[in-house]
Amino acid sequence: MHGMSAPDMPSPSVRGQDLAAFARLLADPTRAGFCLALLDGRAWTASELARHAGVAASTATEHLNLLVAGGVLVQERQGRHRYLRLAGTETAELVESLAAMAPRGSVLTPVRSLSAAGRRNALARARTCYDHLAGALGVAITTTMTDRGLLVWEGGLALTSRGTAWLADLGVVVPAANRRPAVRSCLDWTERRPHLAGAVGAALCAHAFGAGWIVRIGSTRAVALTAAGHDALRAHLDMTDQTLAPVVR
Amino acid sequence: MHGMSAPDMPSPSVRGQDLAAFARLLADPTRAGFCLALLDGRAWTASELARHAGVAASTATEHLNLLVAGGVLVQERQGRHRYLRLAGTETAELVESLAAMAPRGSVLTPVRSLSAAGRRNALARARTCYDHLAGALGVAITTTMTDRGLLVWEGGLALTSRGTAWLADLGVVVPAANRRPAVRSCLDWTERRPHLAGAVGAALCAHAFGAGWIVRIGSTRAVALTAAGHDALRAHLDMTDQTLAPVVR
DNA sequence: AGGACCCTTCGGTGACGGCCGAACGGTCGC
DNA sequence: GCGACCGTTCGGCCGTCACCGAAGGGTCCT
Repeated sequence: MHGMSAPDMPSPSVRGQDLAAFARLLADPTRAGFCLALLDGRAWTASELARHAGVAASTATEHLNLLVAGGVLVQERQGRHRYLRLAGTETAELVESLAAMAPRGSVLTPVRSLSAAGRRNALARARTCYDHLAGALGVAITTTMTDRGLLVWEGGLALTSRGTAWLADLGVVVPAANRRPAVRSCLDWTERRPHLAGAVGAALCAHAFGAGWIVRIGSTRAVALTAAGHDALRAHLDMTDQTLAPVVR
Repeated sequence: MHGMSAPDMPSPSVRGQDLAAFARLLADPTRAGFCLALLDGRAWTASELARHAGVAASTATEHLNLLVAGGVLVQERQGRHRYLRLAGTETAELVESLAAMAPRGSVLTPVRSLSAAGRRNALARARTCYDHLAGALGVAITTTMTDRGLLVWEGGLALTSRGTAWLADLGVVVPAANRRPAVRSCLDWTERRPHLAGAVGAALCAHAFGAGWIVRIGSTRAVALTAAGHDALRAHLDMTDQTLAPVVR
């Protein structure tokens, strides 16, 4: 905002400046790439992020300083490493909804290598989205929960009393009473369909890890459904092999 | 992203580009100012927005073209006027949460004139926030509804059955069954406290206008509580003069 | 028809900011 | 302690983009 027309505006809301300053944090491809990578909910080192985005370490440092100063990321220094995480669930959800609203890269991201294709498929099948489950698995669980009457969508997503009982039966503890919505819908970028997020989505995901239903594939966001997980979903959600098909292959 | 390190990245997620491109739309003070102004949910003409932001008409045109092309705004041409609105409630909510997360303009916006001070007070007392009520009035109604057991916050905001009955009793019709959350919490920028948004918040606000409880002050986002509105709030919500105090003065 | 008004197009200007590489201070491991 | 490694600081480069004013097309009112 230079060029300067009026020497000093009466104050047509200094707020516009604030919003713009914050939005600018995500308005750079490199910084945006950092945030998207960090959507997996884990902490990355500065150099990991730099490599991921394809920029020099010095460039990454500058960007990370901005993001931390702006409150988008938080850092933790350990020895010679600088670990970075998204500042919190609110931030993660903001990045998610921003990404969901952004027009999809028209260019249908070309896949250049077999391993990249495999990685992509694994991500499409099942992955974590910050702290809950996404991908075909996340969508399948969500739709099945709806079919079983555990979730309702009319007039906003909500957990039914049967849903509450089902969670209790599983032994899933939902941290209650804070400001975070219990259930929230999160749009899946591969499936283009909503899946379960919010406190319940996070608790369910944590339970799935804890009970060995799913395991991480390497150090990516992708997860694999274990045999135990397969059985558990059939037992507790009465999921058919058919609904699970896109997930197991 | 120039400077070019690798000639052509394997594809470290072209997604970063998309997110950045979208975020850039809000990353300019002028464009951000436009969006904040449009948060009142009404359509503004291009020149109104230009004057509001203190830029030349030609500059405004450029910005508006970008925002429309990016899907943030929608336009409607009428004669020699170009009317602009936010594209939808999703967009409005995104702008809201982005603005809520942006660090407040450290500079405590200096108020230069008496009329500006009056305007500011009017806005702080009661205003529309896209399509629902904000300001002291919005917050007061929300807290009272909570006190009366119409709303609960535990494990995510929700309407109780008493709340549903209360709305029906008022004759408020909540458009159900679409993807929009029935109740949603929206952070107030003056009060720094949450108030009721979502489909119910919008319906309640519409009802308040329709029943003459509130009227717009001039052509701003500010609204005034009428005598009828005052009585209605006491009758239907059992609101005391005390809880209404910050609103009526 | 004429004039006022709303908006758009176009050229030109200047600042901001993202990028790199090289040099440097910490921290770890052998 | 000596190398390997992670991160930071500093200059310098250059593209992008927000801005304006002047000129021009449309639309409405009288």
